[in-house]
Amino acid sequence: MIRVRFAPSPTGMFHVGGARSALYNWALAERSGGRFVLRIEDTDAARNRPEWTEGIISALAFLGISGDNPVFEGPYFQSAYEAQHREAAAKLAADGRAYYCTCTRDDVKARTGSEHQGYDGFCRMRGLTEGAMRFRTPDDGVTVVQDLVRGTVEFPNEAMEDFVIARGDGSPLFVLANVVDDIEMRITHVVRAEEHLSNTPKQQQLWAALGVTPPVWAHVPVIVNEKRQKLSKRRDKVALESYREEGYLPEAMVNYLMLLGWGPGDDREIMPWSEMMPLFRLEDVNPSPAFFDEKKLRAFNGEYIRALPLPEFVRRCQAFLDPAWDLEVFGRVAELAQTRVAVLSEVKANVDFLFLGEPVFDQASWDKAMKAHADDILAGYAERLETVSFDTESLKTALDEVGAAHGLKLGKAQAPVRVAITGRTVGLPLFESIEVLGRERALTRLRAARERLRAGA
RNA sequence: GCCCCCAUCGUCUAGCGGCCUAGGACACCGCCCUUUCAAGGCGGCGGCACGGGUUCGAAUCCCGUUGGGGGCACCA
Repeated sequence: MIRVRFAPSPTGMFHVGGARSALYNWALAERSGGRFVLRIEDTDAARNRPEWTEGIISALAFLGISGDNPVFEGPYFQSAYEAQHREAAAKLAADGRAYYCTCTRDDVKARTGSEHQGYDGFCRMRGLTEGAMRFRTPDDGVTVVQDLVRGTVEFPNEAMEDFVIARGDGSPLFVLANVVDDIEMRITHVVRAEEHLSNTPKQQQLWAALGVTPPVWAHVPVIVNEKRQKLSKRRDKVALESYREEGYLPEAMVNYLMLLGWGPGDDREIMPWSEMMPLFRLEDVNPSPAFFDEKKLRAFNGEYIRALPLPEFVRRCQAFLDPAWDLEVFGRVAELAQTRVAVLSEVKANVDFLFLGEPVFDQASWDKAMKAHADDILAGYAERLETVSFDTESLKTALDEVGAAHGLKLGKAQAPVRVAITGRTVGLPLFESIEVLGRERALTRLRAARERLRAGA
Protein backbone atom coordinates (compact mmCIF):
# COMPACT_ATOMS: atom_id res chain seq x y z
CA MET A 1 0.00 0.00 0.00
CA ILE A 2 1.26 3.42 -0.91
CA ARG A 3 1.80 5.59 2.11
CA VAL A 4 2.69 9.23 1.49
CA ARG A 5 3.10 12.04 3.94
CA PHE A 6 2.81 15.76 4.10
CA ALA A 7 5.09 17.16 6.78
CA PRO A 8 4.80 20.92 7.23
CA SER A 9 6.34 22.83 10.09
CA PRO A 10 4.01 25.25 11.88
CA THR A 11 6.23 28.29 11.49
CA GLY A 12 3.94 30.59 9.54
CA MET A 13 0.84 30.96 7.46
CA PHE A 14 0.07 27.97 5.30
CA HIS A 15 1.66 28.47 1.91
CA VAL A 16 0.24 27.82 -1.58
CA GLY A 17 3.38 25.85 -2.37
CA GLY A 18 2.68 23.59 0.56
CA ALA A 19 -0.89 23.34 -0.60
CA ARG A 20 0.19 22.01 -3.96
CA SER A 21 2.56 19.48 -2.43
CA ALA A 22 -0.24 18.35 -0.15
CA LEU A 23 -2.59 18.01 -3.11
CA TYR A 24 -0.14 15.92 -5.10
CA ASN A 25 0.35 13.62 -2.14
CA TRP A 26 -3.38 13.49 -1.57
CA ALA A 27 -4.09 12.62 -5.20
CA LEU A 28 -1.49 9.88 -5.17
CA ALA A 29 -2.84 8.36 -1.97
CA GLU A 30 -6.45 8.58 -2.99
CA ARG A 31 -6.05 7.20 -6.48
CA SER A 32 -4.01 4.26 -5.30
CA GLY A 33 -6.12 3.38 -2.30
CA GLY A 34 -3.21 4.32 -0.05
CA ARG A 35 -2.83 6.60 2.93
CA PHE A 36 -1.98 10.25 3.33
CA VAL A 37 -0.20 10.92 6.59
CA LEU A 38 -0.17 14.42 8.03
CA ARG A 39 2.80 14.98 10.26
CA ILE A 40 3.33 18.32 11.94
CA GLU A 41 7.06 18.92 12.31
CA ASP A 42 6.91 20.94 15.47
CA THR A 43 10.39 20.37 16.82
CA ASP A 44 11.57 23.94 16.50
CA ALA A 45 9.96 25.26 19.65
CA ALA A 46 11.29 28.76 19.14
CA ARG A 47 9.49 29.25 15.84
CA ASN A 48 6.36 27.17 16.32
CA ARG A 49 3.01 28.55 17.34
CA PRO A 50 -0.13 26.58 17.99
CA GLU A 51 -2.25 28.80 15.74
CA TRP A 52 -0.04 27.90 12.80
CA THR A 53 -0.87 24.24 13.39
CA GLU A 54 -4.55 25.14 13.45
CA GLY A 55 -4.01 27.07 10.25
CA ILE A 56 -2.46 24.09 8.49
CA ILE A 57 -5.28 21.80 9.46
CA SER A 58 -8.02 24.22 8.48
CA ALA A 59 -6.31 25.13 5.22
CA LEU A 60 -6.00 21.47 4.30
CA ALA A 61 -9.66 20.95 5.16
CA PHE A 62 -10.54 23.90 2.94
CA LEU A 63 -8.86 22.02 0.09
CA GLY A 64 -10.76 18.85 0.94
CA ILE A 65 -7.92 17.14 2.76
CA SER A 66 -9.23 15.96 6.11
CA GLY A 67 -10.16 13.04 8.27
CA ASP A 68 -13.56 13.00 6.57
CA ASN A 69 -11.84 10.81 4.01
CA PRO A 70 -10.44 7.50 5.27
CA VAL A 71 -7.35 8.09 3.14
CA PHE A 72 -6.31 10.66 5.74
CA GLU A 73 -4.16 9.59 8.69
CA GLY A 74 -2.99 11.77 11.54
CA PRO A 75 -2.13 14.37 12.41
CA TYR A 76 0.99 13.11 14.11
CA PHE A 77 3.34 15.46 15.87
CA GLN A 78 7.04 15.06 15.40
CA SER A 79 7.75 16.23 18.94
CA ALA A 80 6.02 13.09 20.22
CA TYR A 81 8.65 10.89 18.61
CA GLU A 82 11.75 12.29 20.20
CA ALA A 83 12.50 9.05 22.02
CA GLN A 84 12.66 7.19 18.71
CA HIS A 85 14.89 9.87 17.23
CA ARG A 86 17.32 9.58 20.13
CA GLU A 87 17.22 5.83 19.92
CA ALA A 88 18.09 5.97 16.23
CA ALA A 89 21.00 8.31 16.95
CA ALA A 90 22.27 5.96 19.62
CA LYS A 91 22.01 3.02 17.26
CA LEU A 92 23.98 4.84 14.58
CA ALA A 93 26.67 5.67 17.10
CA ALA A 94 26.76 2.08 18.39
CA ASP A 95 27.08 0.80 14.83
CA GLY A 96 29.98 3.12 14.17
CA ARG A 97 27.95 5.08 11.62
CA ALA A 98 28.03 8.25 13.70
CA TYR A 99 30.43 9.85 16.13
CA TYR A 100 30.65 12.71 18.58
CA CYS A 101 32.23 15.99 17.66
CA THR A 102 33.06 19.04 19.70
CA CYS A 103 34.27 21.32 16.94
CA THR A 104 32.74 24.74 16.60
CA ARG A 105 32.14 26.45 13.29
CA ASP A 106 35.15 28.61 13.92
CA ASP A 107 37.36 25.59 14.61
CA VAL A 108 36.41 24.10 11.26
CA LYS A 109 36.85 27.34 9.47
CA ALA A 110 40.28 27.85 11.01
CA ARG A 111 41.42 24.41 9.90
CA THR A 112 40.04 24.44 6.37
CA GLY A 113 40.61 28.10 5.74
CA SER A 114 37.23 28.46 4.11
CA GLU A 115 33.67 28.81 5.24
CA HIS A 116 32.45 26.88 2.24
CA GLN A 117 34.51 23.77 2.80
CA GLY A 118 32.18 21.91 5.11
CA TYR A 119 33.23 19.76 8.03
CA ASP A 120 36.63 18.14 7.70
CA GLY A 121 36.09 14.97 9.73
CA PHE A 122 38.44 16.09 12.50
CA CYS A 123 36.65 14.19 15.28
CA ARG A 124 36.05 10.96 13.35
CA MET A 125 38.74 9.00 15.16
CA ARG A 126 38.86 10.87 18.43
CA GLY A 127 36.49 8.51 20.20
CA LEU A 128 34.67 11.31 22.00
CA THR A 129 31.68 10.48 24.16
CA GLU A 130 29.96 13.81 24.11
CA GLY A 131 29.22 16.74 21.81
CA ALA A 132 27.16 16.98 18.69
CA MET A 133 26.67 13.76 16.81
CA ARG A 134 27.81 13.56 13.22
CA PHE A 135 26.90 10.98 10.63
CA ARG A 136 29.93 9.40 9.01
CA THR A 137 29.47 9.85 5.24
CA PRO A 138 31.36 7.91 2.54
CA ASP A 139 34.48 9.65 1.24
CA ASP A 140 34.16 8.57 -2.35
CA GLY A 141 31.68 7.10 -4.78
CA VAL A 142 28.29 8.58 -5.50
CA THR A 143 24.88 8.46 -3.89
CA VAL A 144 22.31 7.75 -6.57
CA VAL A 145 18.84 9.10 -6.00
CA GLN A 146 16.07 7.68 -8.15
CA ASP A 147 13.48 10.40 -8.50
CA LEU A 148 10.12 9.92 -10.20
CA VAL A 149 10.07 13.48 -11.46
CA ARG A 150 13.76 13.99 -12.24
CA GLY A 151 15.04 10.57 -13.10
CA THR A 152 18.44 9.45 -11.84
CA VAL A 153 20.33 12.10 -9.92
CA GLU A 154 23.89 11.44 -8.79
CA PHE A 155 25.60 13.21 -5.93
CA PRO A 156 29.34 12.83 -5.42
CA ASN A 157 29.91 11.69 -1.84
CA GLU A 158 33.03 13.77 -1.75
CA ALA A 159 30.81 16.84 -1.55
CA MET A 160 28.83 15.45 1.37
CA GLU A 161 30.24 16.43 4.72
CA ASP A 162 29.79 14.48 7.94
CA PHE A 163 26.59 16.24 8.89
CA VAL A 164 25.20 16.76 12.36
CA ILE A 165 22.23 14.57 13.31
CA ALA A 166 21.92 15.49 16.99
CA ARG A 167 22.84 18.52 19.03
CA GLY A 168 25.24 18.60 21.93
CA ASP A 169 22.31 18.13 24.30
CA GLY A 170 21.23 15.02 22.44
CA SER A 171 18.21 16.55 20.77
CA PRO A 172 17.76 15.30 17.19
CA LEU A 173 17.96 17.48 14.09
CA PHE A 174 15.48 17.66 11.28
CA VAL A 175 17.44 15.50 8.89
CA LEU A 176 17.38 12.62 11.37
CA ALA A 177 13.93 13.15 12.83
CA ASN A 178 12.41 13.35 9.38
CA VAL A 179 13.94 10.06 8.29
CA VAL A 180 13.15 8.24 11.50
CA ASP A 181 9.54 9.40 11.34
CA ASP A 182 9.19 8.36 7.73
CA ILE A 183 10.54 4.93 8.61
CA GLU A 184 8.34 4.73 11.69
CA MET A 185 5.27 5.69 9.68
CA ARG A 186 6.17 3.24 6.91
CA ILE A 187 6.24 5.94 4.24
CA THR A 188 6.72 4.48 0.76
CA HIS A 189 6.81 7.66 -1.34
CA VAL A 190 8.33 10.96 -0.34
CA VAL A 191 6.76 13.66 -2.50
CA ARG A 192 7.98 17.13 -1.65
CA ALA A 193 9.30 20.35 -3.14
CA GLU A 194 12.54 20.52 -5.07
CA GLU A 195 14.22 22.56 -2.35
CA HIS A 196 14.66 19.27 -0.49
CA LEU A 197 16.48 17.55 -3.32
CA SER A 198 19.89 18.54 -2.00
CA ASN A 199 19.08 16.95 1.35
CA THR A 200 18.02 13.72 -0.23
CA PRO A 201 21.40 11.98 -0.56
CA LYS A 202 21.98 12.56 3.16
CA GLN A 203 18.59 11.17 4.02
CA GLN A 204 19.05 8.24 1.72
CA GLN A 205 22.32 7.44 3.49
CA LEU A 206 20.48 7.56 6.80
CA TRP A 207 17.75 5.22 5.61
CA ALA A 208 20.36 2.74 4.51
CA ALA A 209 22.39 3.12 7.70
CA LEU A 210 19.26 2.42 9.71
CA GLY A 211 18.81 -0.76 7.71
CA VAL A 212 15.76 0.24 5.73
CA THR A 213 15.25 0.45 1.98
CA PRO A 214 14.79 4.11 1.04
CA PRO A 215 11.41 5.29 -0.23
CA VAL A 216 10.51 6.32 -3.74
CA TRP A 217 11.51 9.96 -4.09
CA ALA A 218 9.69 12.59 -6.10
CA HIS A 219 10.79 16.21 -6.00
CA VAL A 220 8.23 18.51 -7.52
CA PRO A 221 9.30 21.91 -8.82
CA VAL A 222 9.08 24.99 -6.66
CA ILE A 223 6.46 27.64 -7.34
CA VAL A 224 7.98 31.00 -8.27
CA ASN A 225 7.01 34.65 -8.40
CA GLU A 226 7.16 36.94 -11.46
CA LYS A 227 10.90 37.26 -10.95
CA ARG A 228 11.16 33.49 -11.01
CA GLN A 229 12.28 33.19 -7.43
CA LYS A 230 10.86 30.69 -5.00
CA LEU A 231 7.72 32.12 -3.43
CA SER A 232 8.60 33.68 -0.12
CA LYS A 233 6.25 34.68 2.65
CA ARG A 234 8.22 37.86 3.14
CA ARG A 235 7.77 39.35 -0.29
CA ASP A 236 5.01 37.38 -1.98
CA LYS A 237 1.34 36.78 -1.35
CA VAL A 238 1.56 33.14 -0.47
CA ALA A 239 -0.89 32.48 2.36
CA LEU A 240 -3.69 30.20 1.27
CA GLU A 241 -5.80 31.92 3.89
CA SER A 242 -5.52 35.27 2.12
CA TYR A 243 -6.88 33.74 -1.07
CA ARG A 244 -9.67 32.17 0.90
CA GLU A 245 -10.52 35.53 2.43
CA GLU A 246 -10.66 37.13 -0.98
CA GLY A 247 -13.28 34.69 -2.03
CA TYR A 248 -11.43 32.13 -4.04
CA LEU A 249 -13.41 28.91 -4.14
CA PRO A 250 -11.64 25.79 -2.90
CA GLU A 251 -12.58 23.97 -6.11
CA ALA A 252 -10.86 26.64 -8.20
CA MET A 253 -7.86 26.74 -5.91
CA VAL A 254 -7.44 22.97 -6.06
CA ASN A 255 -7.90 22.89 -9.82
CA TYR A 256 -5.42 25.68 -10.42
CA LEU A 257 -2.82 24.37 -8.00
CA MET A 258 -2.93 20.89 -9.52
CA LEU A 259 -2.20 22.40 -12.92
CA LEU A 260 0.92 24.16 -11.69
CA GLY A 261 3.40 21.57 -12.87
CA TRP A 262 1.03 18.92 -14.06
CA GLY A 263 -1.62 18.47 -16.71
CA PRO A 264 -4.20 15.78 -17.37
CA GLY A 265 -2.71 15.20 -20.81
CA ASP A 266 -5.51 16.44 -23.01
CA ASP A 267 -6.59 20.00 -23.68
CA ARG A 268 -8.85 20.25 -20.66
CA GLU A 269 -7.98 22.50 -17.75
CA ILE A 270 -11.17 23.11 -15.82
CA MET A 271 -11.76 19.74 -14.26
CA PRO A 272 -13.23 18.65 -10.94
CA TRP A 273 -11.08 16.83 -8.42
CA SER A 274 -12.99 13.60 -8.97
CA GLU A 275 -11.81 13.52 -12.57
CA MET A 276 -8.35 14.91 -12.03
CA MET A 277 -7.36 12.71 -9.12
CA PRO A 278 -7.45 9.35 -10.94
CA LEU A 279 -5.39 10.82 -13.79
CA PHE A 280 -2.59 12.13 -11.60
CA ARG A 281 0.81 10.51 -12.02
CA LEU A 282 4.08 11.69 -10.53
CA GLU A 283 5.83 10.63 -13.73
CA ASP A 284 3.88 13.32 -15.56
CA VAL A 285 4.87 16.16 -13.27
CA ASN A 286 6.77 18.83 -15.16
CA PRO A 287 10.22 19.31 -13.61
CA SER A 288 10.54 23.03 -14.27
CA PRO A 289 9.42 25.74 -11.86
CA ALA A 290 5.96 27.24 -12.37
CA PHE A 291 4.90 30.85 -11.94
CA PHE A 292 1.91 31.39 -9.68
CA ASP A 293 -0.31 33.47 -11.95
CA GLU A 294 -3.10 35.04 -9.97
CA LYS A 295 -4.71 36.30 -13.17
CA LYS A 296 -5.27 32.77 -14.33
CA LEU A 297 -6.43 31.72 -10.90
CA ARG A 298 -9.00 34.53 -11.07
CA ALA A 299 -10.17 33.30 -14.44
CA PHE A 300 -10.57 29.79 -13.06
CA ASN A 301 -12.39 31.12 -10.04
CA GLY A 302 -14.79 33.06 -12.25
CA GLU A 303 -15.53 29.88 -14.17
CA TYR A 304 -16.28 27.99 -10.97
CA ILE A 305 -18.43 30.82 -9.62
CA ARG A 306 -20.53 30.92 -12.78
CA ALA A 307 -20.93 27.16 -12.70
CA LEU A 308 -22.45 27.30 -9.21
CA PRO A 309 -26.20 26.66 -8.95
CA LEU A 310 -27.79 29.96 -7.92
CA PRO A 311 -28.80 28.94 -4.37
CA GLU A 312 -25.29 27.64 -3.80
CA PHE A 313 -23.82 30.89 -5.07
CA VAL A 314 -26.02 32.82 -2.65
CA ARG A 315 -24.99 30.58 0.21
CA ARG A 316 -21.30 31.00 -0.50
CA CYS A 317 -21.63 34.77 -0.80
CA GLN A 318 -23.08 35.02 2.66
CA ALA A 319 -19.75 35.18 4.45
CA PHE A 320 -18.70 38.04 2.20
CA LEU A 321 -21.75 40.22 2.77
CA ASP A 322 -22.79 42.32 5.74
CA PRO A 323 -24.62 40.00 8.15
CA ALA A 324 -27.33 42.65 8.55
CA TRP A 325 -28.27 42.51 4.89
CA ASP A 326 -31.39 40.63 3.88
CA LEU A 327 -30.34 37.54 1.94
CA GLU A 328 -33.79 37.43 0.40
CA VAL A 329 -33.13 40.77 -1.27
CA PHE A 330 -29.66 39.71 -2.30
CA GLY A 331 -31.16 36.61 -3.83
CA ARG A 332 -33.17 38.74 -6.23
CA VAL A 333 -30.04 40.15 -7.86
CA ALA A 334 -27.59 37.36 -7.15
CA GLU A 335 -27.85 35.91 -10.63
CA LEU A 336 -26.87 39.28 -12.08
CA ALA A 337 -23.86 39.50 -9.82
CA GLN A 338 -22.74 35.98 -10.52
CA THR A 339 -21.39 36.67 -14.01
CA ARG A 340 -19.75 39.89 -12.88
CA VAL A 341 -17.33 38.78 -10.22
CA ALA A 342 -14.16 36.74 -10.31
CA VAL A 343 -13.85 36.44 -6.54
CA LEU A 344 -16.59 36.44 -3.92
CA SER A 345 -15.29 39.51 -2.14
CA GLU A 346 -16.27 41.56 -5.19
CA VAL A 347 -19.94 40.79 -4.76
CA LYS A 348 -20.38 43.25 -1.95
CA ALA A 349 -19.59 46.38 -3.96
CA ASN A 350 -22.02 45.24 -6.64
CA VAL A 351 -25.02 45.03 -4.36
CA ASP A 352 -24.34 47.35 -1.43
CA PHE A 353 -26.56 50.09 -2.92
CA LEU A 354 -29.59 47.93 -2.17
CA PHE A 355 -28.89 47.88 1.53
CA LEU A 356 -27.44 51.26 2.33
CA GLY A 357 -29.37 54.43 3.14
CA GLU A 358 -27.57 56.16 0.35
CA PRO A 359 -25.12 54.75 -2.15
CA VAL A 360 -21.40 54.95 -1.72
CA PHE A 361 -20.43 57.60 -4.24
CA ASP A 362 -17.32 56.97 -6.24
CA GLN A 363 -15.99 60.42 -7.04
CA ALA A 364 -14.49 59.46 -10.40
CA SER A 365 -17.80 57.91 -11.43
CA TRP A 366 -19.68 60.99 -10.32
CA ASP A 367 -17.42 63.34 -12.26
CA LYS A 368 -17.70 61.23 -15.34
CA ALA A 369 -21.47 60.82 -15.38
CA MET A 370 -22.75 64.10 -14.01
CA LYS A 371 -22.08 66.28 -17.02
CA ALA A 372 -24.05 68.05 -19.73
CA HIS A 373 -27.65 66.85 -19.58
CA ALA A 374 -27.30 65.03 -16.28
CA ASP A 375 -29.69 67.20 -14.32
CA ASP A 376 -32.26 67.18 -17.11
CA ILE A 377 -32.12 63.41 -17.28
CA LEU A 378 -32.41 63.03 -13.52
CA ALA A 379 -35.32 65.44 -13.36
CA GLY A 380 -37.10 63.93 -16.33
CA TYR A 381 -36.63 60.39 -15.14
CA ALA A 382 -37.73 61.22 -11.62
CA GLU A 383 -40.94 62.58 -13.00
CA ARG A 384 -41.57 59.41 -15.01
CA LEU A 385 -40.68 57.23 -12.04
CA GLU A 386 -43.59 58.64 -10.04
CA THR A 387 -46.07 56.93 -12.27
CA VAL A 388 -44.34 54.37 -14.45
CA SER A 389 -45.23 50.72 -14.08
CA PHE A 390 -42.43 49.29 -11.97
CA ASP A 391 -41.03 46.54 -14.13
CA THR A 392 -37.76 46.29 -16.01
CA GLU A 393 -39.20 46.88 -19.44
CA SER A 394 -41.23 49.92 -18.48
CA LEU A 395 -38.38 51.39 -16.49
CA LYS A 396 -36.14 51.01 -19.49
CA THR A 397 -38.61 52.47 -21.96
CA ALA A 398 -39.17 55.45 -19.71
CA LEU A 399 -35.48 56.32 -19.55
CA ASP A 400 -35.07 55.68 -23.24
CA GLU A 401 -37.77 58.30 -23.89
CA VAL A 402 -36.33 60.81 -21.44
CA GLY A 403 -32.96 60.42 -23.06
CA ALA A 404 -34.37 60.77 -26.56
CA ALA A 405 -35.94 64.06 -25.57
CA HIS A 406 -32.42 65.35 -25.01
CA GLY A 407 -30.91 63.64 -27.98
CA LEU A 408 -29.21 60.94 -25.92
CA LYS A 409 -29.12 57.25 -26.58
CA LEU A 410 -29.91 54.92 -23.75
CA GLY A 411 -26.24 54.14 -23.20
CA LYS A 412 -25.54 57.79 -22.44
CA ALA A 413 -28.76 58.56 -20.63
CA GLN A 414 -28.39 55.74 -18.15
CA ALA A 415 -25.07 56.99 -16.81
CA PRO A 416 -26.25 59.75 -14.45
CA VAL A 417 -29.16 57.62 -13.31
CA ARG A 418 -26.85 54.71 -12.58
CA VAL A 419 -24.54 56.87 -10.52
CA ALA A 420 -27.47 58.42 -8.67
CA ILE A 421 -28.88 55.00 -7.86
CA THR A 422 -25.74 52.94 -7.21
CA GLY A 423 -22.95 55.50 -6.79
CA ARG A 424 -20.87 54.00 -9.58
CA THR A 425 -20.70 53.99 -13.38
CA VAL A 426 -20.41 50.24 -13.59
CA GLY A 427 -22.55 47.65 -11.96
CA LEU A 428 -25.52 45.40 -12.25
CA PRO A 429 -28.07 45.97 -15.02
CA LEU A 430 -29.73 49.27 -14.09
CA PHE A 431 -33.43 48.62 -14.51
CA GLU A 432 -33.38 45.37 -12.61
CA SER A 433 -31.54 47.23 -9.86
CA ILE A 434 -34.14 49.99 -9.75
CA GLU A 435 -36.93 47.47 -9.73
CA VAL A 436 -35.50 45.72 -6.69
CA LEU A 437 -34.70 49.02 -4.97
CA GLY A 438 -38.32 50.13 -5.21
CA ARG A 439 -40.05 53.31 -6.32
CA GLU A 440 -39.69 55.39 -3.18
CA ARG A 441 -36.01 54.75 -2.60
CA ALA A 442 -35.24 55.25 -6.27
CA LEU A 443 -37.00 58.60 -6.28
CA THR A 444 -35.22 59.68 -3.13
CA ARG A 445 -31.87 58.92 -4.74
CA LEU A 446 -32.62 60.80 -7.94
CA ARG A 447 -33.63 63.85 -5.89
CA ALA A 448 -30.60 63.55 -3.64
CA ALA A 449 -28.35 63.38 -6.67
CA ARG A 450 -29.89 66.56 -8.09
CA GLU A 451 -29.28 68.37 -4.84
CA ARG A 452 -25.76 67.11 -4.71
CA LEU A 453 -25.33 68.33 -8.25
CA ARG A 454 -26.63 71.75 -7.33
CA ALA A 455 -24.29 71.83 -4.36
CA GLY A 456 -21.52 71.37 -6.88
CA ALA A 457 -20.17 68.10 -5.53
C1' G B 1 33.08 28.96 -3.63
C1' C B 2 30.90 23.80 -3.84
C1' C B 3 26.72 20.41 -5.09
C1' C B 4 22.18 19.87 -7.65
C1' C B 5 17.94 21.03 -10.74
C1' C B 6 15.60 23.47 -14.87
C1' A B 7 14.95 25.54 -20.18
C1' U B 8 8.12 25.05 -25.90
C1' C B 9 4.00 31.66 -26.97
C1' G B 10 4.36 37.18 -21.64
C1' U B 11 2.31 32.97 -18.22
C1' C B 12 0.57 27.60 -17.25
C1' U B 13 1.03 23.69 -20.41
C1' A B 14 0.31 19.55 -24.86
C1' G B 15 4.24 17.33 -27.42
C1' C B 16 7.80 11.80 -25.14
C1' G B 17 11.91 10.85 -33.49
C1' G B 18 8.11 11.48 -38.64
C1' C B 19 0.64 12.94 -37.12
C1' C B 20 4.12 20.03 -35.80
C1' U B 21 3.29 25.11 -41.61
C1' A B 22 4.04 23.22 -32.76
C1' G B 23 -2.17 22.26 -30.09
C1' G B 24 -5.00 24.30 -25.70
C1' A B 25 -5.74 27.75 -21.57
C1' C B 26 -4.86 32.64 -19.07
C1' A B 27 -3.40 37.51 -20.38
C1' C B 28 -3.49 41.04 -24.43
C1' C B 29 -5.82 43.17 -29.10
C1' G B 30 -10.06 43.46 -32.55
C1' C B 31 -15.22 42.37 -34.00
C1' C B 32 -20.27 40.70 -32.66
C1' C B 33 -24.02 40.88 -28.81
C1' U B 34 -25.43 44.93 -25.50
C1' U B 35 -28.81 49.90 -20.66
C1' U B 36 -22.89 50.35 -17.91
C1' C B 37 -19.73 46.42 -16.72
C1' A B 38 -19.36 41.51 -17.13
C1' A B 39 -20.65 36.87 -19.29
C1' G B 40 -20.99 34.63 -24.15
C1' G B 41 -19.61 34.05 -29.56
C1' C B 42 -15.96 34.82 -33.49
C1' G B 43 -11.09 36.21 -34.94
C1' G B 44 -5.96 37.94 -34.11
C1' C B 45 -1.01 38.55 -31.88
C1' G B 46 2.65 35.36 -29.94
C1' G B 47 7.03 30.18 -28.69
C1' C B 48 10.66 25.18 -29.45
C1' A B 49 17.31 30.00 -25.54
C1' C B 50 21.97 29.30 -28.55
C1' G B 51 25.82 26.07 -30.83
C1' G B 52 27.41 21.41 -32.10
C1' G B 53 26.41 16.34 -32.90
C1' U B 54 23.28 11.36 -33.60
C1' U B 55 19.54 10.17 -37.47
C1' C B 56 16.81 9.40 -43.92
C1' G B 57 14.25 12.72 -40.36
C1' A B 58 14.76 16.39 -33.82
C1' A B 59 10.80 20.73 -30.08
C1' U B 60 11.54 15.59 -28.98
C1' C B 61 18.07 11.80 -28.06
C1' C B 62 23.52 13.26 -26.67
C1' C B 63 27.33 17.10 -25.59
C1' G B 64 28.56 22.06 -24.75
C1' U B 65 27.33 27.34 -24.04
C1' U B 66 24.21 30.83 -22.05
C1' G B 67 20.44 32.00 -18.88
C1' G B 68 17.31 31.03 -14.62
C1' G B 69 16.54 28.52 -9.99
C1' G B 70 17.38 25.48 -5.49
C1' G B 71 20.59 23.77 -1.58
C1' C B 72 25.07 23.97 1.26
C1' A B 73 23.16 25.40 10.15
C1' C B 74 24.25 22.02 16.73
C1' C B 75 16.59 25.58 11.41
C1' A B 76 12.47 22.76 9.58
